[in-house]
Amino acid sequence: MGRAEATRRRLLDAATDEFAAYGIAGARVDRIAAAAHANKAQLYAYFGSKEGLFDAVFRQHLVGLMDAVPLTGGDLPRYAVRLYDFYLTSPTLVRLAMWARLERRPHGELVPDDESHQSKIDEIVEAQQTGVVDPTMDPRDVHALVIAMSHSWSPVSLTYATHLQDDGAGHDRRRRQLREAVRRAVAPPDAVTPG
Amino acid sequence: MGRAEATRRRLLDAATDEFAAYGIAGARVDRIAAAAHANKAQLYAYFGSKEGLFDAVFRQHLVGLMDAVPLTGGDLPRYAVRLYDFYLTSPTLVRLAMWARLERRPHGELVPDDESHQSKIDEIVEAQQTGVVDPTMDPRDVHALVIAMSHSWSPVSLTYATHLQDDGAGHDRRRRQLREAVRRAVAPPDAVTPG
DNA sequence: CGATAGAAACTAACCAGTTTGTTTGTTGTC
DNA sequence: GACAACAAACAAACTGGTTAGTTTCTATCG
Repeated sequence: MGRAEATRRRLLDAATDEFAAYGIAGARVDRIAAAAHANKAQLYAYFGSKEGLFDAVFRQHLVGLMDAVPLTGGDLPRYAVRLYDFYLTSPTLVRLAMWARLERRPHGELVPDDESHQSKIDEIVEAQQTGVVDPTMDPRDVHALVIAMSHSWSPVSLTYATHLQDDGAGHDRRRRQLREAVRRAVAPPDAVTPG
Repeated sequence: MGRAEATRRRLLDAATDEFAAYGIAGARVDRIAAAAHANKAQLYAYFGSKEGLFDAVFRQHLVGLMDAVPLTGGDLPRYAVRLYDFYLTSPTLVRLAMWARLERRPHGELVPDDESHQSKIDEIVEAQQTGVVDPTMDPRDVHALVIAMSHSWSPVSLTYATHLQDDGAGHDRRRRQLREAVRRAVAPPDAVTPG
């Protein structure tokens, strides 16, 4: 990794924290440069503008957001619980995504043309054929529902936002309830498998 | 309503739109005063500061947010669908709440000491005794889950944010799926009532 | 008359983005 | 290893516009 590349990285890292904490409007370019031990001139040479920097930051973390938690075997309950844990350890990325929603994409898909999204939809379709997921539901709707459920206690929950320092028993209880709730929510009406 | 009261109202209304659109950091005091056909001096006389104004706006709308959609008879599926429709017609309030979460209350309860929340918990407890809701679940967790599910396609969804102008059939489909998903998610393991 | 409102100018700080002149690191050549 | 040539980085000052918050003085309403 060359010198330029290293500086670019430091700027992206510092910008990630700054944007996650304050959003686009609230972020301060000088703070980012200072935290990155870099120069404002470099920042503008690399990213053009504050918004350009935000987009670069968001794009960089999209991969992490989408692929950090794989959805395999159509196992949505496990997927949801993994997301719960992911939000617990990476609140920064969740906040980043929400700032993007509020400040950049007020409606529609948050991430247009996302191919890793398509692979998740495929997994759900497969699970519908296997009989684990209600085949009468729209697979994209199933996905939206499960993601939303996994955010029940995330940093962007509108009820209670938990965090890592919270009581561990509480985390266990929520994981268990989330897992069961997801399983039941998407289960076919007839195929019922009690606890 | 006196002249003073009317000015106060106009300021609050204008501030609601401004804060919902841009958040606290992004909001502009001059725009608010202009939109309210009022004076900046009045704004500061009434609310002290930009943050003070935001808090006043949020407090005013909390009642609307909490009581616009009642939860009665422990009917959570219907509650969720009504929330879906509420977000559809009042995206402003949802965004306001999320700005508050991001910029003011990064963790814990979004609204501490909320008595209308307690009444909803009571409803859920009652529904657990009736056998409509899984009695092994924590009623507060049930509430958090249902709220989160109702946000699956809201203006703060991290997947797809729908809005009123979207295809009406899509809304119907999502309402139906949301209703069923909520019913199943919180249902007791044994008491299964297929569609 | 007294409370409320208004217009407009003002301040003092802030902030995104630019410029300048200098220094440091990297790379290829002999 | 020495050295030139170039790219990257730096500090710091600067520009021009913006912004929260204040002040003053005048007008209007009850």
